[in-house]
Amino acid sequence: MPAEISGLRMTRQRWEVYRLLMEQRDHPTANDVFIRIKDRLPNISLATVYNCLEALTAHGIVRQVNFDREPSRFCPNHEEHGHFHDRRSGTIHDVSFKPGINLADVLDLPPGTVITNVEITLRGELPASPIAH
Amino acid sequence: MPAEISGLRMTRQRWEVYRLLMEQRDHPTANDVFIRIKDRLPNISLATVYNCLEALTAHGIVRQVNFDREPSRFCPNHEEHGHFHDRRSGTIHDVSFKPGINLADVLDLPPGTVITNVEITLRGELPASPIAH
DNA sequence: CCGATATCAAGAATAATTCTAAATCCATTT
DNA sequence: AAATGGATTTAGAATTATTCTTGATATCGG
Ligand SMILES: [Mn+2]
Ligand SMILES: [Mn+2]
Ligand SMILES: [Zn+2]
Ligand SMILES: [Zn+2]
Repeated sequence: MPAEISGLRMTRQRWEVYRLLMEQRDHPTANDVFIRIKDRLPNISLATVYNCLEALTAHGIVRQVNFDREPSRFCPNHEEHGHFHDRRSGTIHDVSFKPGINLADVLDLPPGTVITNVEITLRGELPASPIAH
Repeated sequence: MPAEISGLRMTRQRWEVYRLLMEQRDHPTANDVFIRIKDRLPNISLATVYNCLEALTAHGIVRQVNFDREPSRFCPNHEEHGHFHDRRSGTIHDVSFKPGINLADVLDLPPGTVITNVEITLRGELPASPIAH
C-alpha cells in the first residue's frame, strides 16, 4: 500500500476502497462498495465507506457520478468521459467524445465562459450483442 | 385555464404550478415553487407541489433537472438543451448546441445504440457582464 | 514513549422526496 | 339536481441516501 495517492494519506480502509473501484469498474454505489469490501475489511462501517469515497473524490482520485436522484456511483476513470446507462442490462458504460471533439466547441456559450466541470449522462439501449442472437 | 395540456387534466394547482414555471424561468426547486405559489394558492401543500411537478414531468410538459445531489429543479423549455450553473451568480442557464451539431455524432458509441435521454450539466463562470465593471 | 492530529466506528440527525389515509373535488350517470 | 365513483389534494408520517456527532483508535513527528 502506498503511503499516499495524490496527496491523500492512504489508510487501510481508503486503500481497499480504492482497489475495489479499480478492480470492479462497474460504477458501484457506496452501499455496493460496503457489501463487496466486507471480505477484506469485515469491521468497516458504512460511514467509513462514505468517508473514504468523499476523501478519494475530494482529491480527484475517483469521480462521483450521479444519475437523477439515484444513489451516487463512483468511477476511477480519469479521462474526460460521460456515462451511458443501458436500460436493457442496467449497466453503466463510460462514453468518450470522438477524437478531436471538444465540448466547448459544440456548445453555444457566451465567449469567455469558463467551464470547470462537465457531466454528461445518457440513457438508452446498446445494440444487442452480435454473439447472443 | 385549459381543460388539459398534453393529455394531462388541468387542475387549479397544476395550472398555477405550470404558469409559475413558464413565467419565472429560473429553474426553481419544488420548495421554491411552494413558496412562490402561496400568493395565488395559500392553502396548497408541499406534497401537492411535488405531485403537480411529477404529473407535469411525466407528461413531458416540464423537465426535471438535477445537479449532483442538490434538490431537483424544473424547467419548461422543450428544446434539447443542457444547463450551465454559474458559480459567480448561482444562476442556471439553458445551453444549446451550436446549429447543426448532433450529440450522437460527437460521442463514441457503438453503432446501433439508441439514445432515449440526454442530460448535460456544466459548472463554471460566465464572463463578467460588459455593463457591470 | 508522548502529545498532537487524523481517522474510524456506531448511531443519531438531516433533508429531499415519497407514501398513507382521509377529505374534497369533479365529471358523468341517474 | 342528487348520487356515484374515480381522481386529486392535504397533512403528516415514513423512507432513505447522506452527513454529522462523539468517543475510541490509529498514526505521526519528536
Ligand atoms: Mn447498486
Ligand atoms: Mn432554490
Ligand atoms: Zn465512468
Ligand atoms: Zn432548462
